[in-house]
Amino acid sequence: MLDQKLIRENPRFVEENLSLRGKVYKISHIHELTIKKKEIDIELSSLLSESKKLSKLIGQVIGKAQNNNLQELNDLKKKGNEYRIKISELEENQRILDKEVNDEIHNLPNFPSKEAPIGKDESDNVQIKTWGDPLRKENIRSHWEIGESLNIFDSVKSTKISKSRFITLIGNGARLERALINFMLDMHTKNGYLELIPPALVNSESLTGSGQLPKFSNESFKCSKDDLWLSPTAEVPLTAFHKNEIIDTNLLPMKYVAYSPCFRREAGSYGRDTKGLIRLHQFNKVELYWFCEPSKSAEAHKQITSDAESILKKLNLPYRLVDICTGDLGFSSSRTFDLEVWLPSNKCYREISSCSNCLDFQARRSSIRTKIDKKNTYVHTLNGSGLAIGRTMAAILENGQQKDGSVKIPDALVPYFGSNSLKLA
RNA sequence: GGAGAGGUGGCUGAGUGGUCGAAAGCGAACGACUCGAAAUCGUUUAAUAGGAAACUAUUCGUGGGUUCGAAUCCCACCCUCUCCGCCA
Repeated sequence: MLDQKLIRENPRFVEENLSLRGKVYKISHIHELTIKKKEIDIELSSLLSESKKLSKLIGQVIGKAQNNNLQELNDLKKKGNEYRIKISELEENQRILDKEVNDEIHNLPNFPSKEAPIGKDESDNVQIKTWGDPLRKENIRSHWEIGESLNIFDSVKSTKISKSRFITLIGNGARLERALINFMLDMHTKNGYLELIPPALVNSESLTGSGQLPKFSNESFKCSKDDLWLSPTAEVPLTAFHKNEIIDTNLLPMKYVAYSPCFRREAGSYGRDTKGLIRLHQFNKVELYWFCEPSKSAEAHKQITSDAESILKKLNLPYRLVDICTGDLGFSSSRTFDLEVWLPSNKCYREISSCSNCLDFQARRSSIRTKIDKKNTYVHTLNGSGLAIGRTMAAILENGQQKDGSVKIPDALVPYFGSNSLKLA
């Protein structure tokens, strides 16, 4: 969420910054609303002040109560009643305005960072570096072909259980998934992250706090009888973990790593990545998350990205690092580095981690602050996948495929998986 | 799901319509005493928003309502605890 005061006092600055996203943003309406709101706030505050004084006076008059000055009392009460009517009218106005301002402000995305490459869409993203040698040769098999031949997952049976875009992991597939989760959690906790397993169901307030609501309600599954949604990413519960808190500055930065299942409706992606592990309604993810002081978030962003990267390196998976352009940035992010893993069957790099610096955008929505120079200041939040498990498995299957149909397990994973090779059981 | 009890400042806990942002205690800070410390004594000590400040408003789980006035009365909801039921 953007700063309401900034919108009120410097609307042009806000428009200019938002427009870096490659779209025109008109905020004149919300700008007017914030000004009206401020006026009402001031008027209401002074009215309340007067009416409070009057109430005290009435209390005093009653307290004396010697010679039944009923007339005086009635006059005072009448005056009080007038105040009450005026106040309740103003409060009603304030409520309506508040809601309007809130609705509009929650629909505005974050400002892109000045450092982010300017661009319109995906095609303008900038590759920063590549790591490892992408596997390119003939007769490459896709990970779903490998998976089916090794009988480690089954999507057809999963449609019986649920519908398309769900997967059931079987035998060594399930074991590999578990190995990956444990491996990643161990790596990150060794690096100073505190491990959390958060609830998978989150309420609307939490989704609003991290930016998924109100704008993207179509992208999450909702429980019809409760104000609860299946969390699309651990970023949601992690942000909400410190919702409405003022965090002791000495505790910053706070670094969390959370394993969680993630649920996404994938509305509008019909026909894309219909096979395999790339785009599922349910997938597992290990998520990294930082709360830090504002002055340190740029540095933290580099760190969280390199922490995610370290997993790819350990697994010896070729990848590249991409600087997301202003037009392709996520709603809450001001700057994002994507890590994309090489998928030989696609002959391209596919996103496996997205590391974002949201600055104070989520912190303001969720009211997460810290005291800096005795002033309450919104913290900065950063998130990054470290990594998406399903896509990691796909990358291991494809990059590790052998002529005999087996798959080589990366050395770092062998202690977790219990074997250096994945064969037909 | 049923029955009951409860939710008040950093913590414990009093407060059932008026000068209550809230007694008391603990804790914390500062001072006195002391070579120093403990003990003791004294003073101070809620937060948030707006404001340069003075100050103003808000906050006793949340949201409504009654009233000139609500921590206190009414309604709805949320949460916690105990017992029963159900359940991994």
